[in-house]
Amino acid sequence: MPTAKPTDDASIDLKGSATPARRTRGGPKGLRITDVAAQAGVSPITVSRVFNSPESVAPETLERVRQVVQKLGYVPNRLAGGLSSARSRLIAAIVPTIAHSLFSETIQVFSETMSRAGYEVLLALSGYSDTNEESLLDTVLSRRPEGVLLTGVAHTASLRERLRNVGIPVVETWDMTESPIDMLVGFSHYQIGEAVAERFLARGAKRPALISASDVRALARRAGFRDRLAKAGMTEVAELIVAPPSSLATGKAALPQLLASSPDVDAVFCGSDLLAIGALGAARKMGLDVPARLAICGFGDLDFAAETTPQLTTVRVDGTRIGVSAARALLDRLNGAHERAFVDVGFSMVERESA
Amino acid sequence: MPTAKPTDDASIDLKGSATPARRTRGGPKGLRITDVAAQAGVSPITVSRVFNSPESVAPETLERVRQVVQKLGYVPNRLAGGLSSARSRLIAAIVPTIAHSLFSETIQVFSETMSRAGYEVLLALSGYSDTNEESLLDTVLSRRPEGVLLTGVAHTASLRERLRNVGIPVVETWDMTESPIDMLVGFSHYQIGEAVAERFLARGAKRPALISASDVRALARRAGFRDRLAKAGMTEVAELIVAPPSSLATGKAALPQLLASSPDVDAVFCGSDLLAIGALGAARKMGLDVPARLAICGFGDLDFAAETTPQLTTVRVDGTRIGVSAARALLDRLNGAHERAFVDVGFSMVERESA
DNA sequence: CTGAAAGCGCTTACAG
DNA sequence: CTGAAAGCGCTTACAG
Repeated sequence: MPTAKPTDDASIDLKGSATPARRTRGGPKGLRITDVAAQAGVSPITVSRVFNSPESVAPETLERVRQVVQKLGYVPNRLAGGLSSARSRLIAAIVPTIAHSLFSETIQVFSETMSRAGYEVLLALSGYSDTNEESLLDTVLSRRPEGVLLTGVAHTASLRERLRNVGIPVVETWDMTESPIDMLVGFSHYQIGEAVAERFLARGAKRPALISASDVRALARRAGFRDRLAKAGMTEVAELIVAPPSSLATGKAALPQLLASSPDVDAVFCGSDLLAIGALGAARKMGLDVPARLAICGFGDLDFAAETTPQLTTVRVDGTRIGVSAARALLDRLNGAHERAFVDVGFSMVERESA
Repeated sequence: MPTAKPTDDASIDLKGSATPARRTRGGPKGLRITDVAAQAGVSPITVSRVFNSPESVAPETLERVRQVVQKLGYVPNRLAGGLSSARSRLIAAIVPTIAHSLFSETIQVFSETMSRAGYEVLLALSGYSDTNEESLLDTVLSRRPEGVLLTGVAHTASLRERLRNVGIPVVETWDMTESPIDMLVGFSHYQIGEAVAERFLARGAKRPALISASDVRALARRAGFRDRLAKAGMTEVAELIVAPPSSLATGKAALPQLLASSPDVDAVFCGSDLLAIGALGAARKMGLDVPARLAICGFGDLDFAAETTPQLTTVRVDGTRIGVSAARALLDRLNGAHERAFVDVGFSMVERESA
């Protein structure tokens, strides 16, 4: 609980501001470009140029203005700059969650890349609901971002249309579709489901099953998984669908439940590595040999999994590459390119068991 | 690699904008508050009130304006609103990294809490360098955030001073100090180091050692660890300092190296769970019984660790609580409270071995 | 290489 | 409950 702490509350603010603040509202807060201009003996326009196109300013002027900026500690107001120039230098990233998630890698490198290019990232967490995403969009658009990163390709028609009308570059990520809103950097969850089913079949699994979260992308993996199994004549696939976000505990609870109703299951595709690790823990407790008696496949290839749970098979996707490619795609367009990136980063199966 | 994709590039933008756009620059982009006002037959001020103080607008007027807003798809421009009101509704969060990191939890809940209160989070990733953090501050302050979340308490004097002068609430997190810039929600890394040392001593360790990243907070844990051991007469503590961010691979490589020069080490305090898990993997390969022959203690209590590596001891810190408390502290102040939160969320040792 | 004027799209007091 | 006027702090063409 917060504890009161006595400290002086005075905040000095415009040491050096010669011109008296004569605004009707707000206190004497912050330096303005005119303060710098006055001190440096130039016009505000020149100060603006020092920040936005230094190459167009005479070296001595540049130096002099910079000195003043430094001395005064002036930081330009980008709310004003953005309004005036119609360039916010802001990129919005809408992601379900960054906690315990592969998305955090994507956002990390996306943000790094963007910031190197002079943009900042407004982070918007949508959770796993569509409606939430759409109301978030308003909030986000109110900042007039110059580009938007979206997670997934399942968006309401209205969101898609509005985003198109705004006319800024958009990248959808972490999924695949033939008709993206604008650009896309992702991979096919359906194909992953198929690949896992195939692997299970190749191992001779007789009763493959599924434990999955109910989010759109997990359900796409499920569809691929089931369709591929159906092709092999397995139309009845035991499954347990859990609410996102998936966790260790969920996986741990799910496996016994699944096996209770379908005792002969010999391979389980888990919607995420966390679910898979949870399931593995449960399997151990039940004395089931993994993968001999029960094969378990995860999704995500969390980096610790290789070290700690070599019994698991998993699907690796490159969240880092998605972040970098998405950033590049956006930046290219912001720099005037006309191509629309459409990138399938693919995936790979990671099998560590020597069994 | 991006692939060109043909799509029509036309972006319709102001369906419904009756007034002709007569600005000197920029295209006919976006709806303005005046467009809504005109359609609704009210003044722009009233439209503004519909968004910012709906309770002060007559119910019928409110309804009518909202209809128009809905119909036109109007989204207020917060760059303009922020400039005019001097309220950006933006909170900056400066964090070293969100990938593979406990900070991602903190940011997740921080962002959720803030957004529920009507604020958005500008994410700034500083990496692990001080200079970087200071130049980031300029970038961040240029957006005129109403509050700032900082990671750690080790900031340059100039950053501290500037932040104080800005006069907005600041929370430092994930560390402890007697003299925060403003508010603080964290815990003592030094105390954690002491606690781990104590645990090792209680277990009868004769040769405790350390594998740690070289970031400030890890070094504080190291100091506590060494000081406590020194009190027990152990002044020579084998250690290996690695560059952040720490990873599994680093831990895996570090342990053999440490043992090569100090073969009789029987307990290792690793700077993070990832390092610890890496070290555990190496120990297994070397045929060392953990924890009987070699105790390993991590830091962070990554949620999967309990399941996958019960041999490890670790220190649990509550990143979620930090995020929530930091958000509350900021919000309280933004709502006019005068107290400055000073919260020690503490930590706990998690020992799973039954040995 | 530098500047005066106008404007970006809102909101703030102040009236009524 | 509603509005006319002024201003927030920048940048954009346009000149020179």
